[in-house]
Amino acid sequence: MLTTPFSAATGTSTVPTITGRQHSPSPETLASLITTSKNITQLLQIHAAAIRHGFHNHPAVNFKLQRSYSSFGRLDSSLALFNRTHDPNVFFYTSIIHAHAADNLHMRGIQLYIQMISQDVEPNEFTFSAVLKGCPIEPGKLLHTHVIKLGFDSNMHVRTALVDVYSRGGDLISARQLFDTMPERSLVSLTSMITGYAKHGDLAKARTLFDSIVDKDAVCWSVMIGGYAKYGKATEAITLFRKMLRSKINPKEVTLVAILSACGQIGAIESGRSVHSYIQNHKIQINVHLGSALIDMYSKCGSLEDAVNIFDNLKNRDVVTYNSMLSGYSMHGYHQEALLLFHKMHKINHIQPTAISFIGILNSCAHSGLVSIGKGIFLSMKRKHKIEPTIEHYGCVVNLLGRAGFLNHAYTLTNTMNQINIKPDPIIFGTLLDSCTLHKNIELAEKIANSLIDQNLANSGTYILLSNLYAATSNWAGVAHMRTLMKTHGVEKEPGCSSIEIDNKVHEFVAGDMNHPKSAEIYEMVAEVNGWLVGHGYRPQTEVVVQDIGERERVRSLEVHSEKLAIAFGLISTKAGSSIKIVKNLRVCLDCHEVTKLISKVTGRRIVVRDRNRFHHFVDGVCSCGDYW
DNA sequence: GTAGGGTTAG
Repeated sequence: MLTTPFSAATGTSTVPTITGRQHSPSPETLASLITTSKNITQLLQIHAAAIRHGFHNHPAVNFKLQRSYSSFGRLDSSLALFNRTHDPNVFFYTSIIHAHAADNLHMRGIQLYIQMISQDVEPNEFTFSAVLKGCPIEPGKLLHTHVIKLGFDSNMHVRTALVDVYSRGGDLISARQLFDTMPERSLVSLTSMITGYAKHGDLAKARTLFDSIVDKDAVCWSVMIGGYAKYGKATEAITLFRKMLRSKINPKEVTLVAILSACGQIGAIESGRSVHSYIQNHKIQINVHLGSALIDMYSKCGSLEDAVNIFDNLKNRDVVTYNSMLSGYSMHGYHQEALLLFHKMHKINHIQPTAISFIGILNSCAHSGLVSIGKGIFLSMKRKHKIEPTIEHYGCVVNLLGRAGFLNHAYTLTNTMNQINIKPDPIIFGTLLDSCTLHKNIELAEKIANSLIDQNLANSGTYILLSNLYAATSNWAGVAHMRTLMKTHGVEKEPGCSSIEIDNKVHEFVAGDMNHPKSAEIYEMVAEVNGWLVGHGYRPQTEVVVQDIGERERVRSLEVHSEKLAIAFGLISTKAGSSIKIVKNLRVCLDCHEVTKLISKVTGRRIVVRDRNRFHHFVDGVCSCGDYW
């Protein structure tokens, strides 16, 4: 049953203003009016006129209508027109297949292709370009045999589409072979190949090809920058972005989204802010994508105020925007705000939370010890929102329970998961081990760690956590045993690394680092800080040191933790009274946490530390995490 | 009359 406007032929609708009522238009006039129509309303009027004047079966009119509906995003209308076309030819088929591909409905596109050949309509090179666009690799391989059989494989567009199919599908060897044997390379085919490498993490190969291009356009710059951003190469992404601007190529929205994500990863707020200024100076509309990216960047760079400001000023917000804001609140320990926003989002604004929304809100509960609220939300996922919890959600709840000291309950949950076929992984057990360390529960920790080691599932974190736990309880034999195990299993500890951004440049420090040009001044500052600490009766938290060394060395090893060096550098490089922002790759240790509290009190500075899990805002000797992290 | 390259959140 066709609906309006297809059923309008018998109706008595008013005459469309655009076509006039006095004379009967020719099909050619209608066709050209369709081509120049500006919006869906105009198109509907012309369509109604075509029906009234009996041209709705005219091939050219029909074809143009079908294409225009597609281009206005009305695939349903386009398909309805296609379906009432008798014996559609290759143009009709190609066009409708393309419309489906453009809407990410690749399997429907392939079905139409199959329908086409079963009705003996011969596909041409245009058809293959359309049906291969964005097509998954398996059906793509099948289509490839058709391409060869019909002799279209040297066509530039078809070949590029094939390179793209194999490239995105991860078969980079085949993609490269098709690419290398192309009769002629184009910027588009090069970009397709680069995309393949960039998407699958081979950034070196991507970069080599990228550098070989003389005239790069915005798309290939975006692909390369996006690849770096995706694989955590934030510094490379930012450097390349600056190069892009110097090359006078205007970044597209996707480029800006990628670069904001890179800034967020390393907490480069000055770079992030300059991207924000770029957006404002170039009068680029902050839509949901850019809005979400800005919220995410500001949150991760420690400025929740800016994130909230962006959020409040957005005209449109989608679920991604809400999720970004939710995780921003969660990261910064604003659990009441997170709960309120979560409530507002689905109760007032009728935006259905997604699996990611629940990760944000459950993390928020975990960070603030809201055990019963968290449990309630977790249960509501399935019952109320019909969202099946994944391993990540279980991870949040294990963390929630474990941190709050309900270790056995958390452990039981990992067994429950097993029963419903969600196999707990080393990450979840790592979370639980972490909680065991916090509550010094050696018995459970050993049970978990040993079972992980036995199953060959242990990662560096497993050994380190157990080692930390032994150290915390002065069990040096245990620490030594862990170190031996790590050596025999070839596991290395990820070195702690802290960074600080000064004047648009990110400075990185590892423990005991002497590589910085200002090392001498940094260590002088460290000594000065130690002086303050002594004056305030501070006692070093040596229990966090994992080596069995003398007390003096233990104190010394704490003094050169990477975050202390970064803070010292911040103190000597910024104006008195200004805030200091540090980004750390691991969780902040107990000693650094205590020391930072004292530094904030003595200097009157606000110190913001982003660790692996969350933000700590140190103001006047108090941390926003309430010492619960 | 029909064609090829880039998306964001945990």
